[in-house]
Amino acid sequence: MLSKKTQYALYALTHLAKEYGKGPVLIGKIAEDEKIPKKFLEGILLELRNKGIVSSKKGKGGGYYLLKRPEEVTLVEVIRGFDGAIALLPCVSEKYYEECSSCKDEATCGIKSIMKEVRDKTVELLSNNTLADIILKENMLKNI
Amino acid sequence: MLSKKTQYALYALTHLAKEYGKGPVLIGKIAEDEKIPKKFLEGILLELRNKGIVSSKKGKGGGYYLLKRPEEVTLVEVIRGFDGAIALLPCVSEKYYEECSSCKDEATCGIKSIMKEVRDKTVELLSNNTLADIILKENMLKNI
DNA sequence: ACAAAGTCTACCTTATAAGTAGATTTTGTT
DNA sequence: AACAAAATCTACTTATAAGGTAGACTTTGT
Repeated sequence: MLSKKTQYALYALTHLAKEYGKGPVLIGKIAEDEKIPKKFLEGILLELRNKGIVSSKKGKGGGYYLLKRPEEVTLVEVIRGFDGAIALLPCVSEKYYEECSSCKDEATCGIKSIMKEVRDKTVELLSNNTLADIILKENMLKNI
Repeated sequence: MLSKKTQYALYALTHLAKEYGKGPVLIGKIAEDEKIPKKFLEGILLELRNKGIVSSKKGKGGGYYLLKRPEEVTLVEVIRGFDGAIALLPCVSEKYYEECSSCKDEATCGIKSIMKEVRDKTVELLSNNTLADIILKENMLKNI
């Protein structure tokens, strides 16, 4: 399971993607619409800002806005940024690899080989989908 | 990521699968071979016993052994039994479904539709693989 | 000057992961 | 019957992270 933080980040980013190019959106507006605790969301947006995905404007008329284009933000980067590895086992992770503590030979480990298939498929799906795809799917589902 | 508990459970079960039909295996033997803290493993094996996957024999000559056949134990049931849901979001889980707290309409939620693809693929892979498959893959990888 | 925004620092509470210690019960062997 | 080898049970411990809150501070448009 993704942490609440990651889930909220995905909903907040989708919200901002829908308002892309329309100027800053208030934290309070996002929090209310997406039902995210406001103070918690503040911290999440700050993290997204540090990662260079969103930017903000202070003072009256301020708020948050997407810095990258919606087509450029993949789900995998958001999830990795908050929760870390996608893989189910450390010995199978691309970005957070750790040597297997239990098995004698990673090259012939059967568990590893299955978990690697799972990771590859998951990464594939999460890399091929961006914020733009989320909106696209939403529109497709609505118009039919 | 799977919890250590689940990881250890998978390694312990694979060990027992390799000894299937050869009588009880000592906790200490499994712990040593698979590098699992013995006391921790005790608790894991007890849980696996409550789930009806393994059984045990007390006293001299005792130990643990697989109750089901290796072909009957899927990875998905082990993982679900210890860590719970496979899905990345509660609203996409088969066995641990929870209504989405944020989205207005789950039927048209774009995030949900992508996460459902991920879950379906993961469940497919983890259901189609059993302890017997782990051993099979291991042998394949070794013999070539 | 003022109010509306985001920003920063510092908390809090609860649950879970991961592991340990030691007494108890069962059972095969002598 | 005695003994020792096993699993079993109860009860801790310790550390970390999740999830969230409070309030003072800074920036900026009007």
